[in-house]
Amino acid sequence: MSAEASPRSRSVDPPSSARGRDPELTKTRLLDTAERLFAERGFSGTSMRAVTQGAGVSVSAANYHFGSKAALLHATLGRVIVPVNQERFELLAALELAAGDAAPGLEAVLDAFLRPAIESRDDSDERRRRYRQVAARLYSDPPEVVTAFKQEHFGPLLERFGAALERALPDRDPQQLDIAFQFVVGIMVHLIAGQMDTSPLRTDAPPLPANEELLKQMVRFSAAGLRTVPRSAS
Amino acid sequence: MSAEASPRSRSVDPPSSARGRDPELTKTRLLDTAERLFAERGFSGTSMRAVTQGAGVSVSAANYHFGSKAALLHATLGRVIVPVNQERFELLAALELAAGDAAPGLEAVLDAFLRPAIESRDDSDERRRRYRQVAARLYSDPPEVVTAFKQEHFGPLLERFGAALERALPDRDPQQLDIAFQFVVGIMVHLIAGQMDTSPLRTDAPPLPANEELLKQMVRFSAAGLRTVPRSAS
DNA sequence: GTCTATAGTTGGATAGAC
DNA sequence: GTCTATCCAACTATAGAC
Repeated sequence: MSAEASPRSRSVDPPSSARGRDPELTKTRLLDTAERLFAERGFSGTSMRAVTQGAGVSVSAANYHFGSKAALLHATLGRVIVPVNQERFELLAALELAAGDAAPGLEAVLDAFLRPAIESRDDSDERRRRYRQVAARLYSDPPEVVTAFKQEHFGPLLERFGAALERALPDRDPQQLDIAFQFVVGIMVHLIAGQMDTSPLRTDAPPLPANEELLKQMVRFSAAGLRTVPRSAS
Repeated sequence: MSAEASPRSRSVDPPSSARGRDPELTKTRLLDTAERLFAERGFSGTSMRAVTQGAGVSVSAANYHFGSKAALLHATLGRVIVPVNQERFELLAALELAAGDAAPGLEAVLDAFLRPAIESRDDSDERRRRYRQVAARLYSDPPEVVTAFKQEHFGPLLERFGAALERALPDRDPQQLDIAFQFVVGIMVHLIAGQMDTSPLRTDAPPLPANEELLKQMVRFSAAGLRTVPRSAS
């Protein structure tokens, strides 16, 4: 019999099967790759094979850890989206605490809503860069798992900030204010989506300014628009 | 008694095999179905089988007429998008003609840009309803055939309207005006996309107002935002 | 011009060895 | 916990009959 029987011959670290028995590392690598591919190609355009190949694991490993493609996507969305929305809630709560009995001002509320989505700390915090890519898909990808996640996580957020805007502009017509808030959401989503890939809509588009300046322009634009909402008829 | 004997009994449009030798009808049915499915599920989420099955023709017939899935999509996009953008160009040209040597006003330019995308003549003109669904996909679907179409058809449009806005607000900083115009595009896209399906982002979202009222609010909001752009430094 | 039939790939998911 | 191997369904596209 040949002497090759010893399993010790695989003692080196092979490039594609090294993550021997570390489940957390495998999960993280799968989420990282799924995040990137899903952001680039959408849910239907991303195959399990592409994800697992990019992560250097087998398809079976992915299904063992997450159960299905939809579940892997759901976990991916949660890891990216939840902390950013959490930060929005926290910023708004801090504003309200600081304002005491008064209501936080319009610009401050808009800043709390937009900043966590736009800011990226000049790439030192990679999480925010990913947020922009994934969130752009979240707003537009048709599959049911995506739309369900969107309603679950953005419904409460928009209700909370919509209420804060009504307190910041208490004499305005609430229904029209609500529609105007949807305009603000559209501004945010489009900016996020536009930065996603390298194909801007206009061929002569100038480069976007740094985050803080862009945020300032968005808040200024949105605040002026919201203030055009007429007073309540009642 | 079997009613199937006489072929003449099928004077109406038979469900699955009647379009004997009418190529135009076949093409139209394919485009209609592709339009609907592509709007609902995106490009990657829509298979040729689903399209041809919905149209009641064979996969081969579709490939005979269009050559490939990407080509069918390109034709679908063109049929829906081109006439609407054409109308935007025409409305702007009419404005400039009426203004003579002066520049058309800000609100008028915004109206010419937004109206063809929003207006649907209360469903009497079904083409515009379809436009909103397909355009929402156009702005967000990743596949290359979609992004290429977007750049080809929206690049010139945005350059044209961007220039008109700069003439309407001639003393403003052009770069910041350009960014603010992107905010307006975001408002338009988000409204279009939000009306697409029956799952609004907020569970308590009020129904959107009629088109003319919605258009009025969009123009008012956008105009106020654009006017916040500061004057040129130079 | 449209069909049936099928080639050739690729998809998500699972069984069973280790 | 991870792999290889495999199942089977669905995919795009084409060949050839009519």
